[in-house]
Amino acid sequence: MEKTFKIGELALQTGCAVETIRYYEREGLLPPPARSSANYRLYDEAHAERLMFIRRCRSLDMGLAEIQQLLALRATPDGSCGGVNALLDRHIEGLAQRIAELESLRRQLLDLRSLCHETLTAKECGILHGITAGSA
Amino acid sequence: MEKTFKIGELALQTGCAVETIRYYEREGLLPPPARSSANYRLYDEAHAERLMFIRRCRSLDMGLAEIQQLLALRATPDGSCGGVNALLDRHIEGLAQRIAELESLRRQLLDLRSLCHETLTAKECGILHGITAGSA
DNA sequence: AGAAACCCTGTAGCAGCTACAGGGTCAATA
DNA sequence: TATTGACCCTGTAGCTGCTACAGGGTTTCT
Repeated sequence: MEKTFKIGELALQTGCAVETIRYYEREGLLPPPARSSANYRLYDEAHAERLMFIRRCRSLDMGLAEIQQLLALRATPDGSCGGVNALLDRHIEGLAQRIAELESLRRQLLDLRSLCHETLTAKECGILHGITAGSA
Repeated sequence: MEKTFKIGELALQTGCAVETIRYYEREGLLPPPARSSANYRLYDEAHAERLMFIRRCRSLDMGLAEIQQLLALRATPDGSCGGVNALLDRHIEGLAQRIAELESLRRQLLDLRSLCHETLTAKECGILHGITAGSA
């Protein structure tokens, strides 16, 4: 006999909100669990493990679609893991791009900020003029 | 006589999609323009300038609420520009935090990636195991 | 028995758009 | 003149990844 537990307990175990678990089920990331006679969801260890996997992927900023792919790859243990490697590479590349973008933004904002050090009136403020002129 | 133009022309001038312009109006970032007899929106130069300001702020990744504040500050040209400076400082700080987060993620992903260099079967893949074990 | 704590479904909200559907208007061409 | 095509209008739904209800049923504790 496997031990089963209700959604609140699964939420505690995994640090995932109850409503998020139901959301993952709706989105097809978690398979629909068994139901009790009162229609309560009954989970087992396999669900808990799968949910932890999902949460770790999310903490690595992967999207739900990417996670779906990883779960699918994981579900065929004798298949090649080339897809896993490729997915991670793409994800890392995406992150690097986003970081570069944000850094460029930060530099632009620092430049803009340097246009007004004192507190003047708005009409004299170098920042407002800088945005309006727009070297960005 | 001021020259006026329709929404499509404003979109071309500013590089902003027509539906985005209507969206900004709904959100109160752009004042409702005059209308032609056929109920078409009629814009003038002031609208175009304001929209360019908004677009430049967006390109600096500011949120619409932040932009609202800047527009309000700009609208009182004799008021102090201290609020502008503070807003920019907050925004720059937020960016710096987000960059740090993403860089930490990237390092974690690179670590994970290093667990599988060859193409193995999924069940042997160090990455899948790494996610499951979860040092993140 | 009654109240608190849990569970259910379904829907709406967040940001900042984008993409329709289903209509009206206008200019130019055949 | 009729019709095509390009434009405009409103209103609504979709995207991502949840979160927060409302309005009910169930279980558990006292």
